[in-house]
Amino acid sequence: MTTTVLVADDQAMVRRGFRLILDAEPGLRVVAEAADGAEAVRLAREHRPDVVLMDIRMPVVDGLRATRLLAGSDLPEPPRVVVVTSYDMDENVHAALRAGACGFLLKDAGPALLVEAVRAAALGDALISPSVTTRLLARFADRGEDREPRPPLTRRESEVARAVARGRTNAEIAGDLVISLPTVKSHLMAVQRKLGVRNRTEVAIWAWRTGLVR
Amino acid sequence: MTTTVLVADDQAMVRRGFRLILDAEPGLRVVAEAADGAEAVRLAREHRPDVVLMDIRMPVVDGLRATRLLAGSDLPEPPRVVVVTSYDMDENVHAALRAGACGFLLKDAGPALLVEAVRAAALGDALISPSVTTRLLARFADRGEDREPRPPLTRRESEVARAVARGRTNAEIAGDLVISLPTVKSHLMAVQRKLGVRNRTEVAIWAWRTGLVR
DNA sequence: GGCGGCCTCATACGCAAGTATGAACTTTCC
DNA sequence: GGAAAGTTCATACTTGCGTATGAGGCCGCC
Repeated sequence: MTTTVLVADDQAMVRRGFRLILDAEPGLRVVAEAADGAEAVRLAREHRPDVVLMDIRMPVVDGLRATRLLAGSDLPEPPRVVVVTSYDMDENVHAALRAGACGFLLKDAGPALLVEAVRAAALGDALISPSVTTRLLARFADRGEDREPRPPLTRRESEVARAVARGRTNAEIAGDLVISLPTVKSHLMAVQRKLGVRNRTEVAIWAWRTGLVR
Repeated sequence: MTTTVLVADDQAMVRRGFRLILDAEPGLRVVAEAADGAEAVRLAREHRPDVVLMDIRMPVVDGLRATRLLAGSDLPEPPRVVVVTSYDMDENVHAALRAGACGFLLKDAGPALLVEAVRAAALGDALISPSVTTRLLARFADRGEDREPRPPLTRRESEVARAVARGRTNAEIAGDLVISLPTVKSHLMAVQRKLGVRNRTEVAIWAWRTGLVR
């Protein structure tokens, strides 16, 4: 079964290049080309491609908005959008992924990656340009890196801490856990002592930072 | 200039396969093979490869620990590690990236991706298996998705909210911003009203979720 | 110029939260 | 079987927080 592709880019030469690369690949076929975002959306409705290669910089309607339109459309099977661009500015990456793209490629990526990105998209997976991934990972490391070892909270203490981090009051927590108010305070005091913090708000912050809740 | 590669996998057949694929590629050369993590670290010190293909499941020292050892080693130019595994369990991905890997590949990825991953790693970039990327993006969307439009807080209100989200008490905030305690309360009340929350802890939670602070 | 929004402050009340101390019961483990 | 740790609760006091109301000054905009 062949995967159908729509190429959206305002430069004819780029479209031509993509078509040559993809059509030479067994199982892939370019079924349409669009020169701007509006045309891309229209042709996508008409041809129902499996994958759309979408440039960001395009006249009339830019690629990001077109991506949002496709992702939020009423089509039974909206096409998978792989965003392609010359510039790897961070805002672009985030905007593209939030717009619903399942792939982000730089134009200097090379034919092999282009093909892989399309194949991945067709399967519902996502491929991101390696140079972009590096920075994505940097952000990820912020949240995931060798997390400060959580002081050993007991089961009950953790439950109380989690509840605090969800914004519950002591009285509500008592109700939730079916224990008395003084008991909640007792546990909370233990938590604060172990964490070295002074109030419930700091407990909540700590819980979010360390991933106790999300 | 050719990129040198060390292949670390406990299965000889896998090593053989990788070697065949990579050596067939111009500019890539496999310079050593290791059957466990300890050997991988030792051979990496000896051969100074540009890239290490590291399996996770290995005897003696597993791939994740070996990756940590290489990333944290005293080598002038530590090799780039691409983690390769048959299982894409989430913990593996996170652990690998935190261990310092600059790449994560599933063994079913296909030769083209393997080659691309090695080339990317040699350049300091990172390539992640598309099927894994999908889930990484899901997490990312948690933080980045069409962010609930922040109610328009005024400058002062934002400052107070930020301070609250850093765990400061009202009195401390008054000191920080050089205003009186009642003024702090006044601003905080406005914030709570605009956000529709009931206490400072919920303000802090909101601030963290929306990225007002990090 | 006057209207509205923002920043500032005061006073004051009720209640939640923080802190301290003590104590009984259960489970776990040596 | 006894020590240690965890869970539960009570009492009581202090502090900070949440809430209300009112009010004066500053700035931008119609």
